Amino acid sequence: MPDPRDPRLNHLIAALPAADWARWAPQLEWVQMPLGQVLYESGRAMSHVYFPTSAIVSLLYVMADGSSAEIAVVGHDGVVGIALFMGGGSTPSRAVVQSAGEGWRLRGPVMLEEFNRSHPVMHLMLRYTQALITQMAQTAVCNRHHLLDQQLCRWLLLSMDRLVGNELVMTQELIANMLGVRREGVTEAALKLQRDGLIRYARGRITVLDRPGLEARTCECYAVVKQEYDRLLPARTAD
Amino acid sequence: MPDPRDPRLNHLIAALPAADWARWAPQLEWVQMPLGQVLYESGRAMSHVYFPTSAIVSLLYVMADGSSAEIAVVGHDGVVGIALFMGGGSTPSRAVVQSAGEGWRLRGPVMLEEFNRSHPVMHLMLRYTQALITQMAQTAVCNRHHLLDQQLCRWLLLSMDRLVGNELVMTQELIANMLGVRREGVTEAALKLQRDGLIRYARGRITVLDRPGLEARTCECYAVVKQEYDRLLPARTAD
DNA sequence: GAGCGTCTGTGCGGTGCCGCCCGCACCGCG
DNA sequence: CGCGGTGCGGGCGGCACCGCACAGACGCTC
Repeated sequence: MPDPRDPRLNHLIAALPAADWARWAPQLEWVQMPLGQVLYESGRAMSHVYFPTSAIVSLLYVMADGSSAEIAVVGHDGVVGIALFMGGGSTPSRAVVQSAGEGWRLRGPVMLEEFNRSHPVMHLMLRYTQALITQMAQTAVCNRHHLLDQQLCRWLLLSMDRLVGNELVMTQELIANMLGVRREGVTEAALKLQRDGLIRYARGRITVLDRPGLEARTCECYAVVKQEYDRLLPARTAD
Repeated sequence: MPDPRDPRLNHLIAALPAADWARWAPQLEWVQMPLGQVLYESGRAMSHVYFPTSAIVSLLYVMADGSSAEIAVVGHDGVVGIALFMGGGSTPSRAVVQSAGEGWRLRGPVMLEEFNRSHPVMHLMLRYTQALITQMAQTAVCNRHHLLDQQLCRWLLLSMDRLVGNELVMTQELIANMLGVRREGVTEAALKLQRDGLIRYARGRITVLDRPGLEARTCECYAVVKQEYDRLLPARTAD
């Protein structure tokens, strides 16, 4: 049985070659990530990069008028804070914990040093960044063309892929903020999914009952993103 | 007066340190980029990276049903084909020449070697990629929240920033494909802008008459992207 | 200068989402 | 046990954009 506090529950950390892992292990700091925690703020320098294990983090853009939209979502598949090694050290978006959990973090300067020191680390981070880019691009496309129903399915699937179990603690209000739509719109879409037996929910707890059903109902965007993640980040290479 | 066939009209090439530039110069191949040319296709391996000088290239996602949406736009400020050095070597999107012009290209393996060989090259490419990420994220947000009028202004401004002069050769039909909307919608939005004296157009030639007016009319997305490009890619460092 | 293809303008019904408001049910708390 | 806060359901008018159809207008070709 896996130790729930093993950093290697994060796929990127798990994919580290032994030599890099040996250097990282003592530097990694375990952190709890409660719902709503802001890991970094728009335009602010990032102090750490975060490797979630059980938490899910949303990259969110908040507009001047307060409305928001999710750019991408990061879980145990990735890392929060790519701007630290890409350059610039900040982004116009914000990183918020969307589903409470745990993770590990590395101080910014350490991450930077590791990135420049080890080619395997660099290439791993860049491949992940490429996958993240695909997710962001597909979000743009999806926002343009697809119905709220389908977008909700996509969002649920992306979230479930980053969780253990089939239950998500999340109110419709929060989902609406992520998708950048009205809360009532989410209510209506969720009702349809519940009526069709795909999900069940009550007071902020959503249970997926029929995953294939969700996949059949969503737009092509989910599959495109999933395929690209699978292609770029194959199953963990380390033991 | 600048030579119109100087590779250094591309900002990234211009920012190369002398040592890197010396290696690149003999490897760069001048190419014309006619309207509609596909530089790379969705999911296909890229043979080259392209550094536009006077051309503009759209990164476009085309859906199963044929409808499309622009992910980002690249001109003399950047490079087309980041997946070559990021990893994977392909993307689910397509790169199409949106405004005819010229540019320079490098064979994929050469780009990869340079990327791994020279830290300045690597960091330059990564900073550009970070800027591109911002543009994509903002596209997603804009698609979600803003009116077509504002999106058209944003699109015009992004294009004008990558052109010399104030004229753009582009039919409303093509703009509609980029924005992922109906042609008639673009007609209506463009009419308003023309009535207000911001632009003038006729049969596929658009002239910007009042740039500050466009900037006042667009959403915050344009400014966010522009600021981030300016921050990450300061004026050319080389002579 | 007749003809045709391309680009732009307009009208019309339909619909997905918006903003707003209210009712209700459930839960925790004093 | 009563009460307020939170999460969900529903209604209503409005509007931006859609799909479709068609007409005028310009410019190129022969």
